[in-house]
Amino acid sequence: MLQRQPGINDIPTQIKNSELVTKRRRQIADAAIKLFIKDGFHKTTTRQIAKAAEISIGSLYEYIASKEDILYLVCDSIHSEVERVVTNAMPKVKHGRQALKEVLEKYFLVCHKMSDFILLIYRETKSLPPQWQKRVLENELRITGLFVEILAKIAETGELPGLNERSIDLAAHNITVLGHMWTFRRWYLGRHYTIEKYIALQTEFMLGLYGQAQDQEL
Amino acid sequence: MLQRQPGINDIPTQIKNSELVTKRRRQIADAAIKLFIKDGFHKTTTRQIAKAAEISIGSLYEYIASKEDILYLVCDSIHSEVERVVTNAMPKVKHGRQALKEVLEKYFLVCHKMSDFILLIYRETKSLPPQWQKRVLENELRITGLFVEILAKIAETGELPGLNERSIDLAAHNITVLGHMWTFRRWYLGRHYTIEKYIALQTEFMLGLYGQAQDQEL
DNA sequence: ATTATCTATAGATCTATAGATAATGC
DNA sequence: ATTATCTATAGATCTATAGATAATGC
Repeated sequence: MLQRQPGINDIPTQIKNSELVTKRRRQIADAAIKLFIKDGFHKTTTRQIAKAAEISIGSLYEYIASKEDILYLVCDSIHSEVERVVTNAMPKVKHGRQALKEVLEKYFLVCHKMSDFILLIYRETKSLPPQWQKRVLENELRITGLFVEILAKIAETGELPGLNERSIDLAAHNITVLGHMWTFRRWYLGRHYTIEKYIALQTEFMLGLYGQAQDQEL
Repeated sequence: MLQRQPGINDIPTQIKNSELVTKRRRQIADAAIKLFIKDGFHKTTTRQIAKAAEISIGSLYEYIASKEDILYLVCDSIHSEVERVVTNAMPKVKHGRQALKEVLEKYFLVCHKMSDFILLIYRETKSLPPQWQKRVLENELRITGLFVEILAKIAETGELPGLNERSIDLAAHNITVLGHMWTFRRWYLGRHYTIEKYIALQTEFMLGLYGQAQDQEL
């Protein structure tokens, strides 16, 4: 499995006190994230960010070297949060179909809660410098990797015999993206389904229940 | 079904000759689309667009009122193209599972060919003025609507008994988005699957073939 | 003395338009 | 005369930094 690289310390700074660097960068990222969600990366100015972070524009540039660095701080912060929440949501012991149902529910609820953040990543990744784009994609892959692990365990039990190595990988991507779908089609889906109903229906699809007796709680 | 509004004539202009307006706007959109794909909307300047469209910056502003108008021309042009291709790809007479397989194949191939355009819509829709964002979403919905129609026909034959009105709608969204997934995860999927293999596996998932005898051509 | 922070602004854009010029049609 | 096109630039940004000031620690 891919190792997570802590991104917050990749950016050079003149400031000696490293705790202060971490603290200020968090301030900056927290301020920027709200502004980027509202107005997008390019329409947000560094001055707005400095103001929202309650530091001067001069200080801001002691902690980052360019505006793009701020976007990287933001993307990294979002991924840490998503990964933390998804990892915590993973079922500990259960196996088989029931485990998959549980994972889907938890993950989709995470997507539901973090809609704005996920959308931001989709919109603004391309604005990052190439080497950091790559980092963002690695983060995406690591989250999908969590689903690969779970599906592999389920495959062991033989409850979903259609799953082989190739299809597990793709199924994991499908899960990831169908979670994201709730965020970027929410303007429509949110008017027609509750998140609970959405989860129920997508679980049905993922388990391939067409034409079979449906679980009573669906 | 939603009616398509031809967007190219929504933007006011001082130019009297309407054929010329159509022609120049196509020039502008064609030039802008390449630049937006490469550098994004905000990093592309109106001067670059004018130059690539082979008109002066002054003339450019005779055909549009703001830079955002250009983005709308671009989004509208992309949607027209996607819809044209998808509509043409719809199977004419076939019913049942075979029809679904065919639709999926054709649609996914369209996504494959139009990757860059689809990605651009995802990235830049938010940069449009609100009333045009709405238009873009309507266009998205109309494409999904094509799948709803086809799934409804298949449901009539009773070959996929799990499909009721609610799940047809969501299944159509899933198809749409799993096509898009090929475009925005291509950096990974493209290294592990051919588009043909991707289509085969996704078709398997959509038809809920897990654990059933698999079609020989898959 | 050293480190962190601030103000003020250089320098480099970029959009949009005014006003001049060229092309077209009667 | 009318319509389309062009050049030149006003006006409004915005990022990033230089150099001054304040805070901290010995």
